[in-house]
Amino acid sequence: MEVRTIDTRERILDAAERLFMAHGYEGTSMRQITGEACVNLAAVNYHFGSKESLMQEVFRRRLDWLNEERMRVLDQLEAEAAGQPVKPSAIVDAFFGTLLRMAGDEKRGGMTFLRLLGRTLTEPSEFIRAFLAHEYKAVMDRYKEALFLALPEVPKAEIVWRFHFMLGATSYAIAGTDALRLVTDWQIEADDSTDRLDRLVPRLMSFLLGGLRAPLPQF
Amino acid sequence: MEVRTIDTRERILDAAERLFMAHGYEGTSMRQITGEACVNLAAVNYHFGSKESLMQEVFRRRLDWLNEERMRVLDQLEAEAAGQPVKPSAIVDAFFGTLLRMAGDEKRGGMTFLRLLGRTLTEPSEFIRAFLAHEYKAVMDRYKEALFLALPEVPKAEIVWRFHFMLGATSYAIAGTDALRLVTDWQIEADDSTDRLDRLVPRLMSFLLGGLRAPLPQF
DNA sequence: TCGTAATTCATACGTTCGTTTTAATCATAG
DNA sequence: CTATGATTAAAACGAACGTATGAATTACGA
Repeated sequence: MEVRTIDTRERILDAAERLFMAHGYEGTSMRQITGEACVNLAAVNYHFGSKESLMQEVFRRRLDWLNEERMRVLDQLEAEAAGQPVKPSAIVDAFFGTLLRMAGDEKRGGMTFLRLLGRTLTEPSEFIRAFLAHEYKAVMDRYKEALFLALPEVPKAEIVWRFHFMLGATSYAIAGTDALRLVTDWQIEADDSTDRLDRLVPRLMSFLLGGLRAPLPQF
Repeated sequence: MEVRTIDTRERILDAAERLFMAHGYEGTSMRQITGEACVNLAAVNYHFGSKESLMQEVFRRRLDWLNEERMRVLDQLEAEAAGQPVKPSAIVDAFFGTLLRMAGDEKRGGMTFLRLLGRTLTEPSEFIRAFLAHEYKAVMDRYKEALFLALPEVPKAEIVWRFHFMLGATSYAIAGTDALRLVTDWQIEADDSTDRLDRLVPRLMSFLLGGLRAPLPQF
């Protein structure tokens, strides 16, 4: 007489991922999570130790793959370039394209995780920012270095800023169909999120590359 | 024997603004706010009615001016153009430049409010998003319309998306010196935030315009 | 100076939070 | 089947939350 088919741990992670995405870390209670996952309240602390550890596990489950994939793609690009600098557009696609295409992969978290990630980069909680910064550091350094080589005539500080701007644009793009309601009233496209995603990727890529290659500001 | 020099209401609003910026809405308690403001716990409910109303007042105090200023600048641009469409770069500067220059104006909230605003656009709390959407609607519609006229050859849906991307990039740019630590380790510039802001504005403007005018994606 | 309204104060209320505890139930190797 | 370790269950913990209350204090026009 058990409804449980998949593992308790996994059900908790799925529920937490969805709820953190919808209501934020502080806005989601353990009782909501365990309620949605149809597990006992104590199960979270049994399996993960604490709410903070649960949050970290929610991210690690997805970020491990993303980080490896980003490294792998950049490795391949640099191998193909054979000593030549990699094209900026290829680097941008390797970083942001890989992220966006993750949204189409349901078993890697799909849109839900992507929106959670987008939201979390501006999350107020200190421990979350610290955790993400640590989790991301190696990949960030690799991509920064690649962009420095790809754009030797652009000052490094400028590249870092523009990388930051690109992160912000991307974060917004994925974080919010809701946030988009600030800008528009009409339903932008079909409701099917896969279709929306297919058109978002080239749109965002055009924008990011336009920004990255914009004329340098004169101070 | 009173230390109080400025109004209680104002002190509460200042403390709330700073704390909401630093820890988010849900991460900030009434006791933190009244503690930092050196007022009694009950003062918030006496003067504002509730925590939600306080949050709204924190925003209204700043947004009223920002909205009017944005309208005023666009009015002036359109008057000067005398029937001709306004240049996209002028529209972008009127919208985002006005916002960024607000950060240099300490009596309008300065950097603190700007960072709060940047964070809040991705805030999970439903009532905050709803409130901001309502507060912003009229201005957003005006600027969207202006961009449609300024870029007649670009599909409207594309403009809306790019407006959204620009919002994201700007939000990040102002929300986080902290978030920037994801991208870089070195102190970017001088610590003086006014100086940092002076160089941020042209940098961000270049990026935004580069993105806005990027070649259209082909589907 | 007095009286009234506005404000500040200390305190407490009822909830909800994350976590802990102890017992019951399950799976499974010997 | 039984013993043992892993998991789930029900209940309660103390702490912190937003809010409400009623008395004390302040401000200030009459």
